[in-house]
Amino acid sequence: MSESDVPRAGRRSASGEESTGARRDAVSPLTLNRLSVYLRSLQELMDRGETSVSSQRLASEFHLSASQIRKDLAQFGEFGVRGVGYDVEILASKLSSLLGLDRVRAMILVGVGNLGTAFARYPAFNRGSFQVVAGFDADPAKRGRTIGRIPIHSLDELPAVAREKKAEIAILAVPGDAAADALERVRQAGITAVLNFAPTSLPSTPACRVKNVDLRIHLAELSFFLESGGDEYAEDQTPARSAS
Amino acid sequence: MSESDVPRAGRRSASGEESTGARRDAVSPLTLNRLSVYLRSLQELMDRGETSVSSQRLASEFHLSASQIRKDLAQFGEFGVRGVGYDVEILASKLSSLLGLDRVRAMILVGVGNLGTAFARYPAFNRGSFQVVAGFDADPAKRGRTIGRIPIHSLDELPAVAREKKAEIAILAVPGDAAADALERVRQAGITAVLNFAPTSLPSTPACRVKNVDLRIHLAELSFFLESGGDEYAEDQTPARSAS
DNA sequence: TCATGTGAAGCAGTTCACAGCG
DNA sequence: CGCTGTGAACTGCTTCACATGA
Repeated sequence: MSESDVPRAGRRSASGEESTGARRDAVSPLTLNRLSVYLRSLQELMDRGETSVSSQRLASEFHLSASQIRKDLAQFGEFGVRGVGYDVEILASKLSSLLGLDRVRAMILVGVGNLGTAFARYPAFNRGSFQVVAGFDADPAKRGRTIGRIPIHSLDELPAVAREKKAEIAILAVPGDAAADALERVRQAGITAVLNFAPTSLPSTPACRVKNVDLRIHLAELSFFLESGGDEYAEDQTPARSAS
Repeated sequence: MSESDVPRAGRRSASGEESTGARRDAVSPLTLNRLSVYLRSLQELMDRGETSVSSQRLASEFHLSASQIRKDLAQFGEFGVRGVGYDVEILASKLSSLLGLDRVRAMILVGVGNLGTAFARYPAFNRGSFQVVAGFDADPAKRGRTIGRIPIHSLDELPAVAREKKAEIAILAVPGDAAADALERVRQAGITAVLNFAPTSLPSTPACRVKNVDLRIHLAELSFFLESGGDEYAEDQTPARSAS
């Protein structure tokens, strides 16, 4: 039977769930990210008072591809008007609801060190659709403090507080060796979406999606670019490595 | 000639440079990111005292694909020994030098707010190959302060300090509306690699590579996952969107 | 024999070119 | 007309399967 490498472990962990977790005609994460970009572009157009836009104009103004915009959007419905283009406001609101950004989601922050504190105060994480509702830290000295309006708790309180505040997302900003434990805790608390900034890749499961964001990878990429003198480096658009 | 959308603007901006910037057989950023992952896995094996490893074992232990590991590595030479595998230490050092991580690079930090301060103290940004050597902020009150050992300067001092400290990389952690100006300043100072954390996508050019890391995109992705109930969401591995 | 390195096959994501509709 | 929506072509990445060489 030659080699065939390895059967590429069809999603491990969680006992015996009957499928892969990705159903139907799954949306590629690349498409998903572009939808975010489109939405932001539309918001800028709205700020400028524009009411209608064609895929062409979106493309040339924001350095995107017109045909790709159309393909991406067509995947979710017919949002445009032939011969005219897209209504900026309508399309923005469609994308918003598609991405689930049309409502507020409560987030908890695990690890309130330098990076965690910065996230707690980071406008993009506390404006619009996302709201950090509580922080947790292993250091008992931090218990009872607040960052802005965000109360800091001990890790033991995580399950109770997370449930009480109906947190849906957890942001992990703990040291690498504490990441696995932190994930286990938030999972126990019923959190199903995790953004992991610890320099340790954590496994994503269908039941608890983990997005690993390793800031070092970006530096390595720039380093390679510098090393190679700018040649032999393909153009951008890159992963922030997530788990299998 | 029907439509053909738009000729996808063959790299605009900078006057008339004669080529794209990516030459020869350019390395895909996806490959590049995986090399980082391999390197980290190898480092873990070294910590454990392992001296040799096969692509199979690397794959199964770190949730990677064996054939892909081989393909990726083969692109840069023959690092393995047939019938045996790879020497952990040798391969790690090859990857290190390939990625340009075998020497220290000086970085400057533009914007010393919450996020900037966190980066200044962030171990991954100040250990090994990368070293923040100075910070800059538009707020004159911050001038003369230090974060750890890192001195904070006013923005005007950027060109002089950056050159004096031989900075190669700039990290932008400024508000969105200050990002374009910040990029212009670091570019003027001769910096050719930029990591942009501002929530504004900046254009990358062959002469000054910009990597945009928009943290909001990751949240939007998780939001979509939550919204869709976990189905119709493909598996991970995703872009942190860079410019065109 | 065992595991690498590699053409060939397969799959995914992007671009093209045009049919269809306002 | 003009611009969307979309099959078809294309490009590039991943996986397979095996020849090669220690």
